[in-house]
Amino acid sequence: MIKPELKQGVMAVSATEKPKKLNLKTVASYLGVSVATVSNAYNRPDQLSPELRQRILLQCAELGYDGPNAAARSLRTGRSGIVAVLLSDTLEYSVSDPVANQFIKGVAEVLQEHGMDMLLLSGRHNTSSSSAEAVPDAFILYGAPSNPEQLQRIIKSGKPLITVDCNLDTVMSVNVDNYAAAQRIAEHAFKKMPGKVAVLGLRLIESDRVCRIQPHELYSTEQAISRRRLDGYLAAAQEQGRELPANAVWHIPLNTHHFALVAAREALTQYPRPSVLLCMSDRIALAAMAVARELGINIPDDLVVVGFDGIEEAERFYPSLTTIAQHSDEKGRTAARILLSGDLGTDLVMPSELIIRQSC
DNA sequence: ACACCGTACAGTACACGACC
DNA sequence: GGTCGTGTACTGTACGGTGT
Repeated sequence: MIKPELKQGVMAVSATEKPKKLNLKTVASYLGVSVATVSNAYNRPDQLSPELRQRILLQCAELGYDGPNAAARSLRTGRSGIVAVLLSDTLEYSVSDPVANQFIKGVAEVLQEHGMDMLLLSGRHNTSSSSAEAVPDAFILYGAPSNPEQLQRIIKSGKPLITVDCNLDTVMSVNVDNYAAAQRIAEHAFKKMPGKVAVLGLRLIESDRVCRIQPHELYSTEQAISRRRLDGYLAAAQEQGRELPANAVWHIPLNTHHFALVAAREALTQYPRPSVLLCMSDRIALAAMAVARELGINIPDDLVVVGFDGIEEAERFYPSLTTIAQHSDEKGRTAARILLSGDLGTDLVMPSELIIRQSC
């Protein structure tokens, strides 16, 4: 048999004949064995003799064949080795958010241990369906679903799904107790400082601009984590006999420095000025402390500030931030482990920790 | 023009046959 | 009877052929 000329993964059998694409079938035909034998040589070495396997692998390498095609394999097996993290925000926002970042890192660690890959999907697409949804073997929904149709399609697909920082009736969730944690840090702040209270809240209402919430929006049955944090603040205020009216609660649409600055400037230029600032994220709290510095407000003598999340920057900032550490990386690891184990049972509440530093 | 059907695609999994 | 290797059903989608 005359060896065909090899050119970048194709076999040119003769000058006039169309080059054959290198795949399992053409390689098997060239080597004089069946497609199954070549497949077995790569994937099930116990199914053939070591001598034959070695010969096949050697000749495949000479031909420039790198082994079975991944797309075809996933077509046949119905598995891709990919877990998707479905983000409630845009990809750009999520990869720049330190909390989401920590969470993704935690998920990635576990997937790597299992030889799996991760796909980041944004729930902010308005497409009716996405081919990317068909690829993953399992899904982690991170945050409140922003595209209910997409979520329904995923649930309907029957693939394993777990939610984090979000509760759905029929899907297992991994959360921290946002209500208790918020109540605890608010109690701590109230004990440290008397006077007026303000809340810099995150995504409390459906609005894409910074604003204060209306009195009728103060109490809600909504299950979003920000609402539970607000409920925790309100419970602490009631317990400690502190006033927390709707006009002292700011809504910030996105957890960015820019939006937080706008809200913090509004809150800290009120008269009378608040002396307790409860922030629903560390990023918001850090922006608020920067505004306080601009305005010559001393922390913690004139104003106490608390955050939520426990990002690294909160520790490095001066004054360092009192916050709730919710260990997002561990949350990511836990969610990924549960998902891969297939043991999707009852909701899991993970511990959070009050970290007292200089700001309160 | 449209609907419908059959086949090819690439690889896996399993049942089964050949051979020592 | 055990080992080794083969034949074939199967997967979802695209595409070509056929019939209406």
